[in-house]
Order: sequence, then C-alpha cells, then structure tokens
Amino acid sequence: MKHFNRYLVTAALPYANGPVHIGHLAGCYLPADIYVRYLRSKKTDVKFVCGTDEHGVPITIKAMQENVNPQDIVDKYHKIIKESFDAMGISFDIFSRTSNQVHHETAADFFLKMYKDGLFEEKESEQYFDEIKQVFLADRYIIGTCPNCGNDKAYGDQCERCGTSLSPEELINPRSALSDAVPVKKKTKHWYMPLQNYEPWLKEYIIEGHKEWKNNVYGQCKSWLDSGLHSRAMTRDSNWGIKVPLKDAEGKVLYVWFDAPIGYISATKELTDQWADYWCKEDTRLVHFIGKDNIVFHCIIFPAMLKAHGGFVVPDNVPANEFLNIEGEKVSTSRNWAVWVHDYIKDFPDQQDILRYVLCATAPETKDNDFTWKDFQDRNNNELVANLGNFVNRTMVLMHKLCGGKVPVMHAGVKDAADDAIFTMLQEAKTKISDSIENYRFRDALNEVMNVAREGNRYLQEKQPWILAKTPELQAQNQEVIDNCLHVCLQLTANLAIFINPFLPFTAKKICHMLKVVEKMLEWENAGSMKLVSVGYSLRPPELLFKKVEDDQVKAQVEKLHAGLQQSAAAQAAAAPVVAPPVKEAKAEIQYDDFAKLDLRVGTITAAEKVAKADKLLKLTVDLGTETRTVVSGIAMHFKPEDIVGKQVTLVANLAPRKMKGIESQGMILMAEDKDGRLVFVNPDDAVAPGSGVS
RNA sequence: UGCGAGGUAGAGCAGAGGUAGCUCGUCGGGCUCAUAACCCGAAGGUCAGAGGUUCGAAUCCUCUCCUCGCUACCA
Repeated sequence: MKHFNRYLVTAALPYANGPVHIGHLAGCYLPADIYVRYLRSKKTDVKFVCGTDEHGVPITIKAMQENVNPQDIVDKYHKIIKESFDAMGISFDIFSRTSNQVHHETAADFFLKMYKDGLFEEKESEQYFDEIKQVFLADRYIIGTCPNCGNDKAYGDQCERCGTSLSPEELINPRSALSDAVPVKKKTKHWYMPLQNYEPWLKEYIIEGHKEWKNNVYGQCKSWLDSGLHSRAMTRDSNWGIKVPLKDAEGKVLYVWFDAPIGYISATKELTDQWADYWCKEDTRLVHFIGKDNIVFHCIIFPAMLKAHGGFVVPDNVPANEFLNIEGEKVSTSRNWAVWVHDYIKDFPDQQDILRYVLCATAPETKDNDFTWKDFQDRNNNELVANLGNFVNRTMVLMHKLCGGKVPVMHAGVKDAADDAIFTMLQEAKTKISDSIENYRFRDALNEVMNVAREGNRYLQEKQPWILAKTPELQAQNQEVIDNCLHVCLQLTANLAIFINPFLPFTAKKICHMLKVVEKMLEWENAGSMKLVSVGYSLRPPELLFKKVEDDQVKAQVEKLHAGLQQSAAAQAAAAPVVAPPVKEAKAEIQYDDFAKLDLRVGTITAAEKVAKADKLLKLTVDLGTETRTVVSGIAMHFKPEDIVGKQVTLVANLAPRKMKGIESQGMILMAEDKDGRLVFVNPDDAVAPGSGVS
C-alpha cells in the first residue's frame, strides 16, 4: 500500500448558472467535507479546494435570455453558492472561481504547453451558425419539428416528446433557439485531443491500477475504455471563456470541460505558494469528489490531460456518488423540483447538522436514493434527538443532579466489567469509523458513531444511577458507583464529540462548550481516551443539541416544493410564446338560447384522488358554495391530485350525471387543450366566491 | 440500440456458495434521569421474475422485467 504524505481533495466545481440544492450536497460536497474534516483531525496535511465553474454555453444563453452580461450571471450565483456552502459548514480551504485571472493564465498555459508539445490535432468542420446573434450553435440550441412525432419544439440532439435522438439535419424547419434565425453551416477550426493515444496508459492506470474504485465508477470507466476512445475537441467558438492562446484563434475559447478541472489547480495556486507540492509530488493523494454525471471527465479526460501535460499526479480515487431524488421524483432545476440550500438555511436556522446528518445517512453511495421530508423528520426525531441528543442530555442532567455539577472521580475499587466494556467498545468504534471513512463509506461510519451513542444509553439504563440515588441510607457506598457511571458517561460524551465532529461539526462544538473543553480535544488521536474531561472540573448546564421537527414544518416544506413546481411551470408557460393550436373545425352556429341552456358555475376543488384501475381519471370534490359535487375528470395524466386541491374551476353544472368506474360524475370541468395535448384549467382570472355563475 | 450501476422486511442499507442481518418504523413489556425521550423482547422476507450449475444459491451461469446514468456538442 502506497504511503501518502499529503492530500489534495477537490469537490466538483458547481456550475454558476443556478444555486446549489441538497442533491449537490449529498452527492459531493458533504462527503468531501466529512473526509477532509476527518483528515484534518488526524493532523494530516490536506488542502480542500473548490470554486464555481463560470464558463460554457449555458451561461451565455442564460445571460442572453435575461438580457445581462454573462459576468452578471456568474457574479450573482458565485455569491449565492459560496454563502450556501459557508452556512452549511463545508470547510473549503479556498472557494475560487474560474473567471479569476490566475485561472485564465493557468488554463491557457496548460493548453499552450500541450500545443507546443504537438499534442493537439487541428481539424476543420462545419457547424451551425446563427447569423443574427453571430454565434455558433450547439445542437441543443437548434429547435425544429421532429420528423418522428411532429413535435415542433424538438431539440437538435433529441426530441423530448418522443425520445428519439436526432441530429440538427433531421429537424424540419430548424431555427435558432436564440433568435429564430435559420441556422447556416459555417466552417470552423478546432483543436482536438486524440484521447485514443492515452488508452493504453489509461487502461494500466485504471483497469489494472485502481480495482478498488467504487463499482459504479470502475464499471463506467471500463466500459469507455473497452469501447475505444476518440479525438475530442478541446476548443469552442464563443466569446465567453478562456481565449485560446494562439494567433489565429479569434473568437475561440477553451472547451469548458478542458478549463474546469484545471480550476482545481488554479484554486490551489491561489491558496498557497506551495501549490506544486500538492500537484506534482508523487506522495500526494489526489481525491476528486463528484456526482455520477461527471465520471468520464474526472476519470478519463482529466487524467489524460494531466498525463499529456506531464509533471502532475493523477487522481488516486474518484468516489462518485449517485443521485438524490426528492420525494420520489428526480431533481429538476428547470422544473424547480429541488430543495435549495439557501432556502433550507432560512427555514431551519442553526440546524445545519440535521441536514448534514440526514444527507449523510441517506447518501446515494451505491444507488440513487430518495430524500423525503418525512424521513428528514423521522431521522431527526428518532435518531438525533432520541439517541445522540438524549444521551448527552441525560448525562449532563444526571451529572448536575447527582454529582454536584462536577466531573466525578473514577473509584478503582468499584469499577466493573460494564465500565471496561465501554472502553473496549470505544477502541473498536474508533477503528471501524476510521476504516469506513478512509474507504469512503460515510453512511457506515456515521451509523457506527450512532452506535456509540446507543451503547451509552444502554450502559446508563443498566447502571440506573437514579435508582441508586433514591436510598439515602446507602448513600456512602452507592455514591461511588454513581460517580463511576457518570464519569464514564462524560468521557463517552467527549468521545462522541470527537467521532461526530467530521459529520456534525456544529454539534461537536456545542458538546465542547458544555464540557468546557477546548476544540483541540476533537483531534482524532484523543478518541478512545477515558481522560478527556478532568476530574473535579465544573461543567456548564445542559443545553439541548437538537430539537424536534414538527409535523407542520414537514407539511410546509412539502407544500413549498409543490408550490415551487407550479410557479415555475406558470413562469415557463408565460415566457414561452403561445403556439396557436390547430384550428378546430368550426362548429355550426347556435342561438343565444342554446348557449343559455348551459349552467356554468365556478367551484373550488376541495379534494382530489386517483380513481382505482383507471389511468386517466381523477375523482374530484368541488365546492359550489351551496352544494358539493363529485366530478370524475379525465385529467390524471396531466395533474397530480395534491397539486390541484384549492384550485378554482369552471363547471358545467347541469350536465346529466353519468357513472364512470362506478362513480357518479355530477358535472364537467372546462379545460383548454393546446396542440401538444397540454391541459389548462379554464378558471376566473381572480378568485370569486364558489358557486358564482358564468355567462 | 449498446454499455455501466442498481433491484434484499413498511423505509433506508449490509451480506458475494453453508442456519437471511443492521438502523428506523410497527406491536408487546419494563423503566422514569432524560426533548412522551430511554431499555428489553416480538412480529415482519418465495433476497425483482424464470430457468440452470451444486449435496447446498440472495451469492455462480443464462434469459426476462423494472429504476437510474452514459452513449462522446447538455458543463
């Protein structure tokens, strides 16, 4: 086993076109932070670097859409992202950004060195170009009609309605997503990196050299290497990014995936003059924490770049996590289905450790996982409050009641097997926790810490010092046993602080405060010691480490999630130009009397549920003010029951009742349907009293 | 389509040929120092499905189904 004298830990550079959500934390930043905090507590030489990734096409697009400069976008999100991480206790040594001067120089130099060594191929190709906006268009930014299903909003790479993968050539009536211009082909030159040249080395490095990598990472790498690598363009046509440092390269920038990982190097340079120790010395262990979408870049392309450039260490491990879903559905930033970190911090002030705990305990280490607010509540209330928090609280309260608020003496004479067992248990726990963290099994490690607290509760239950204190006539002989028990519990509490520190640093600090010990006690080498708090020392009054999460908080968060989804859908509907629906064949003219036969009323949906054994039907309860109607409506494919409760709708109130799936439907709800088959409620512009007539 | 990862008690996970295990929830009992918290016990699983190898399969092989990712210009 190779010995490392220093560590460099990186966490994926968040892309500066939006804030960070809890999936980001769980997948990458939190495990990285736990790992680093653990290493620091072992006094390991470690640097933890990160920063925002501020280049690439999506940022320029967003800027165009919002009519601002790309710089404005990245400034805004750099600030939000940095504040989120700070608040959550993600302890980067530096949180930089790829728009910094140092990075521009570093990345340009890196490219130039490879260029001078003749490691790029120059190739000309034809790319689509938007003549109005004067930019080249990535496939994704060409929109047209899908030849397969007729969707007129298909992208140049894929139709999202029928799932067919496409190329821009196949689109009928293609146009630029930016300007509506018809894209034209234009020749352009780019610099390619022949990745296939590094294949033998990559195989040796990964397939032979890193069999210990996680299954998902190793399997994915093997799959790429087995299927053969190709040349890949390392430059793009754009004005936003790092200018290609060559004479004939006007309007060209480095491909964002070329420049972004170099950001790790630039950030280290900004952090310390000794940066080269961390990047160039063979006894440095380089570890990249990322999400599973980034595997190819960190395991194949970046190592190939480092190898090609020469003089750098390559990653020793890339512990990529899978994805975290929210309430059973995939996170989607565009649909606004996410729990944003800056929102959490506002809604749960000073409770960062609950989120850290839940995200670590349910981290998607081996497969995609689900975050639910109910689970968040359960884990907090049943595990943090009832187990860890409760043990510390019991210990502190009993110490104050039975030992005069001071750390009691350990009386050798009445020391028993149970006391010794705690000592042994701590030694074993220390080994297990170290071992798990060092092998990137953070869930296991955290579970083991909680086991220590559980053992503490069990020990206390077995000793029952509160019973011993009830017989004053035996006071003299019982007090020694009580002293020993509380002495052990207090040492155990101090040990818990050390163990939990990498995971829940805010909590560890609180325990130190109560025990009146300095934070230096949290150093890992102290774990397992029974001499952490000194005999006779008077301690502070107990304060609760965690408080319960109430039902209404859970309810509010779930509602917020759904509200965000609807808001975003509404915003998008408003922003998107309304495509005229195909003109329905005009119906025969009617007289006013025909119209007057309709009894249209506004009602409010008070309940909604899926009809069993029917894909399309929802059973709705509609309040018409004077009465309540049950209506069966064929809208289940478009709306979730919980999303439409409270909505006002227009009801045909005098339609003859009709049974569907055994339920009598007493009316019909008016819906508008557009060309894509999307349904929208036809309802009053402003809320009106239920039962209001429509004419 | 191809490739990769995953599918194990209600939930989250562990187990990689030899009596299916852990945490939480549920149920029953005990305790009262503790945030109605703590402790003990119990119930709960045709290990996605089908076939095969083996004395023996959750574990190895084959096929099928489901979820997610990648499939190279979505950063």
